[in-house]
Amino acid sequence: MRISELANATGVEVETIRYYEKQGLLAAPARQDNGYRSYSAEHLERLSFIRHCRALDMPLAEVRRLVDFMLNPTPDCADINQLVDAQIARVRARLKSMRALEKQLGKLRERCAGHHAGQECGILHELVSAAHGEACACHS
Amino acid sequence: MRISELANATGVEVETIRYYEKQGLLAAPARQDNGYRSYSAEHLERLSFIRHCRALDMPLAEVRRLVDFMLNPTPDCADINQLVDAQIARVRARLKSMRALEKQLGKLRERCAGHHAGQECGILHELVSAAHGEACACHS
DNA sequence: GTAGACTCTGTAGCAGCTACAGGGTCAAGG
DNA sequence: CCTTGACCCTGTAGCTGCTACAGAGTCTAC
Repeated sequence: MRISELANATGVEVETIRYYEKQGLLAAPARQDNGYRSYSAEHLERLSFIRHCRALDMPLAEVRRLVDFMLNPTPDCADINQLVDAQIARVRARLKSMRALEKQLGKLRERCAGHHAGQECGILHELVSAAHGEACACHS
Repeated sequence: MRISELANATGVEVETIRYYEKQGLLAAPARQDNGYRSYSAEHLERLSFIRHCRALDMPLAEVRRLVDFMLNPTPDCADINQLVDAQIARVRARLKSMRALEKQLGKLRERCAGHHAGQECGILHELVSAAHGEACACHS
């Protein structure tokens, strides 16, 4: 299997595959006589695994830990749980701040719903007074 | 006002302030005889404004547009509205994918709630079978 | 024989900082 | 007067997770 075939099979770009190899996530494949990379079914599987983890927004460092664990499993998988828990915590924290953000932006947008009076733009005024630390639709 | 004073007043790191100057977001301040930057109240205001926009997760390029608009306002502020709307749309899209992510991770975590059986780790199994494209708690 | 599609390596770019290295400046204490 | 420590300067490299080249080689089809 050549790199473009692997790319097609997984939906991962060729450059990204080479990047994963360089980062030690995907084992370096055998080479053909001409130097082209030659991938096996195991590579396909590993790459799919990596992409699934990435779809869960795990950092590459954690994906690497999972891959290492798979290659060399310890009798206890508490680490894995911890890793997934940490990921959940990260996502929840981001979710929380994103929700607050959405609310703030909504309020900001209301400020300029009706009138478009140039220098009197409500949004800009809002941002400026927020910068002044005054009462602010965003932080109220 | 020296750079560290401005940093303290705004909660922005010294390096970040210099970075904003280099990026054309914050006007280059006057210099003292010794070459130290000397900031005015306007700089403080502008920096607070920038930080507020950043707290709303606007990209620096858009913050720059807002700053430019403030310095040189056109009679119409439709651009500002559009900019905020785009920001809202971005945040909503991210929110949506984050929510899906949280759900997926929650399901994944359930797989290894009870037993910690090393190679039998439910989470790892889940991720592997997901990689195989089999039925998967994440994608179901 | 040559055009076009593929492959290789290595490096630079993106955002938005952050962290140095290697220097200069200044105020207080001994 | 000297030193110590805190600050300041510039410039560059690093972080994440790719992406996009440049410049070269290779293979297949017409």
